[in-house]
Amino acid sequence: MKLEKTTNIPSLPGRSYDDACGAAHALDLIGERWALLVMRELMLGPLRFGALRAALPGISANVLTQRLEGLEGIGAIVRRRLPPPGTAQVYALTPWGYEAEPIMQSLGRWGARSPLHDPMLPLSPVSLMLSFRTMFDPARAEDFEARIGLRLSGEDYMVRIGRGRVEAAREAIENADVVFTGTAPAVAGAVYGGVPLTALEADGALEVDGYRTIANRFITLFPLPPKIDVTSAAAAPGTS
Amino acid sequence: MKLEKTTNIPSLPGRSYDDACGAAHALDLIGERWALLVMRELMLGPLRFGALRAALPGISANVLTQRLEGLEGIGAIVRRRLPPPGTAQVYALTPWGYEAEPIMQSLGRWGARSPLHDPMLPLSPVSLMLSFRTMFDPARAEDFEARIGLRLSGEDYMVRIGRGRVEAAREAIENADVVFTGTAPAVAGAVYGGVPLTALEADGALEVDGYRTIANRFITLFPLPPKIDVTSAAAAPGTS
DNA sequence: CGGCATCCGGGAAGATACTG
DNA sequence: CAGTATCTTCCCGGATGCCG
Repeated sequence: MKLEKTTNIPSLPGRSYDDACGAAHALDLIGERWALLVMRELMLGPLRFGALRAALPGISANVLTQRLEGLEGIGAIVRRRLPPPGTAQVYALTPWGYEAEPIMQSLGRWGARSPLHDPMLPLSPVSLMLSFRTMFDPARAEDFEARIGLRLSGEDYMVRIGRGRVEAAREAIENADVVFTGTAPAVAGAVYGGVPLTALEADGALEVDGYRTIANRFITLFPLPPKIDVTSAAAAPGTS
Repeated sequence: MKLEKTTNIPSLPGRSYDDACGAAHALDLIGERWALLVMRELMLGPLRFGALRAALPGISANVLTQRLEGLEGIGAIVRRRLPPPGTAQVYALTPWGYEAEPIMQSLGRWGARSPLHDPMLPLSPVSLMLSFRTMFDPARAEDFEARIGLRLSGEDYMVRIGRGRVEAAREAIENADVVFTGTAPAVAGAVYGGVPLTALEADGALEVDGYRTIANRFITLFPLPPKIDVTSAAAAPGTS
């Protein structure tokens, strides 16, 4: 036999689950390795090829190219040329692509409960900002308003807290009550690792400018879900 | 060769994203092909190896074995031996495993909006039942109570609607207002495909016993999200 | 029959080097 | 800087066979 149809769908994995379940179809579309992480990095706005590579250490150029082609093929991202003369090109999520954020949030909440989760691993600035949206606890932000600026690896981000809601964006820091300058893992150490700001400052890992009390309140607003109880998982008899 | 390959971390994918992001870690755990679909099939209770194979046409025995080992290794499922003499063995989700349902729901909602989604593909009974939980619209079930029995490929399931909530379980049909007898795709045709019950009955694809009006109301309670607009261009600005 | 090991072919992922 | 080309490695999927 020659080449019988490998893909009924253009530009996508030759193998499909062949399942009408919406989740199975979503996995057909974005279940390949790196696909969802590429989308994650675009969640705060368009990025260039090189910026994606830098944010995803471990992905190789050819795989990134393939994923971008695939995501473009399904309509999750679009390729745009920037106005000025330069050959600058950026990749941007489509509106439907942005709607994938709940997928990342449910994955993040579930994955954070794993005992194997290692928060000391590298973390991209975008991941940190998205984690604020995911882990924000409105109850802890009662009667609290703040504008937090973050300068992470040279890029500027803003987190706005108010009326029990949180907003996180990549944009110029303006009228911030506090500005953190450092790396995403350093901020994560304060917010999720319980590392005191003073310790991070002493290490030179983080610079905290502005209202100290606001900074200290801010880092308490994002409680991690409790780790799973390992004893409940091994409740079965027999199997060594 | 002897058997001394015991990886320190049991049966995890050799390659990791090396990313502190919770979503990335979740993908390390259950991002392999078939893993999430295996969990999906266990969402309504434990199943045997053969039942999983039957529900996931396309998976091969060795891959299913690998996935079950992997999911057991991370604590998402447990292997249980059944009481009677037989060598019967079942695979069951742990409490943490059950918590993965929001992942499937967000994937399902997103995937259902894809223009490439083909609802005519095969569908497992469990997928159908989970889709009821995912797509249920409380507003449409206002002042509606019903007990729907489904006999799908010989297995019995119940859907209970009441007080704006839905429950779906694999259990004996009892006191049902309506009983559907047929296959999951046939029921999906009525609920999601807009196929009239009379047409399905005429085809012999579905048998509907009980209160007709309740059956006809029931199949309107699960609206699919609208397909994406292909003409919609790109999204938000933002520079790098 | 259920569960698991082994072997093999095809193809995707990963690393490196190269080009416009 | 933005990809492309090439090569290697490994996973997926199918078939077969062993053992309870």
